[in-house]
Amino acid sequence: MDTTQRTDQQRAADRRRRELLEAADRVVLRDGPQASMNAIAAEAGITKPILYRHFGDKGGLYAALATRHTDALLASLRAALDAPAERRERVEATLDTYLAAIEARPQVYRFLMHPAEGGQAGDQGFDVGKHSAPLLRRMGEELAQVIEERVDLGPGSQQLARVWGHGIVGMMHAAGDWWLGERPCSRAELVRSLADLLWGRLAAAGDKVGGPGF
Amino acid sequence: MDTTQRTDQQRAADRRRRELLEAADRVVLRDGPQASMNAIAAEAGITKPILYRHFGDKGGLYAALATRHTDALLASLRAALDAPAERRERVEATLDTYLAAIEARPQVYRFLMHPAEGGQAGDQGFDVGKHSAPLLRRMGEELAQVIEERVDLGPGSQQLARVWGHGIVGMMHAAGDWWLGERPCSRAELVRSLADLLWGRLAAAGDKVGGPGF
DNA sequence: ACGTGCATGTTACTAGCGGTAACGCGAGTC
DNA sequence: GACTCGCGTTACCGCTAGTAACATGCACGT
Repeated sequence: MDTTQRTDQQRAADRRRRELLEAADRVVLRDGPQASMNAIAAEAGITKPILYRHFGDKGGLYAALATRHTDALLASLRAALDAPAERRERVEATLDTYLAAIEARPQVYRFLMHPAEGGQAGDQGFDVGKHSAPLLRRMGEELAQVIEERVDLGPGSQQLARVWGHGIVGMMHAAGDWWLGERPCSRAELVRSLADLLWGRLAAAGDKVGGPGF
Repeated sequence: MDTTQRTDQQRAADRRRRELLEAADRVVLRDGPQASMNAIAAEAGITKPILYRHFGDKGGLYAALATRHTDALLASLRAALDAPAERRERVEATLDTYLAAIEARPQVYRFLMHPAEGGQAGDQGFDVGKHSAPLLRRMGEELAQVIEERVDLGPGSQQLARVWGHGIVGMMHAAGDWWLGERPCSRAELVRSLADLLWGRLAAAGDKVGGPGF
């Protein structure tokens, strides 16, 4: 077993892995995150143990699957965030990019946000805080980094940036989730409303007549 | 079967139902949301079919369980939201109430936010948008209502209030989730940072030297 | 006193899941 | 030819949600 052959084998394995991931992708897109390992194996034209040899367990497969989509989405978000424009324009572009992505492929979105379903074995450790979708955490951290790098927040800026990063991402996520379910307005309107919120319109607005105001 | 007896039976059934819910509560608090129906039945000192007679299926039991906690949390949030104080103080009080609740009982929190785990049968309908925790939706709607009632937002205020309601709740949720996992700062600091974000400090901050700024 | 409902409870089962052990098989190596 | 080794299979385990069928006790009408 010289080096070239080992490389060949590894390449073949990698290609196989990619094929399996694509098959899993199709099934997850069709059946949702509850897609069974049997179904995925059948779609790939093989049987379960092969999946387990490649990915360890269901979590491993789903993690590999999620990493793909997460990377792709994060890349486009970074692009929107780094575009040469004013701050507000960038915020709106980033919001719109995210919302367009979840609008275009809601099944992928649902999978990314709730990948940890099923699983009746183990999980007894059950650390609070680890259950949230990794995508949200990654987006929050990335946004925090961008804020910390570019916005002058004075002392304690790093911590503030992280709070804001996760907070803004959560705002975007929750509003997007709600919007996707009810479609109460156009995407552009949603983007504007959220940007207005971030721009302090809540603080600037006056009380309504008759009460002390929220 | 006259009316009084029917009432008696119903009362007995209701008491039983409450007992079962309390047993389920104990198990969920101990084992997390993956608690099996068998475990819950054992904790209640009975067997599975009784649970199914009372709650239909696992989702029914979990919904009943969630409604209890959700109602309790919503009540305290409403109290904070309706306190006689300035708007910013109220926002901070509400944020703090929520964060204190999830800090005090993280298991309950985790259950409320991710009640839809397990479950390998059915669920094929799989409507996007319904998967989010009902608690988040309810909080979003309630907050939207309060905003719409009390803040003067001009035309289109209803829609704007709903977007903001869900957005702010999502911000609070995501930041809280992250904070609970990493504990990077005190609760009071987190509350202040989030309130600052809502008060437009992002828009007001200047760019950092050397770049166009986020 | 005697059946008749009815609610409550049980045991025993199905179907499907994630995951694994044990084996078959073909290709390259000595 | 024997030997290893990676790919693939069948057949299984233990678990789950959910259900059918049977047993029991209590209040009723006659």
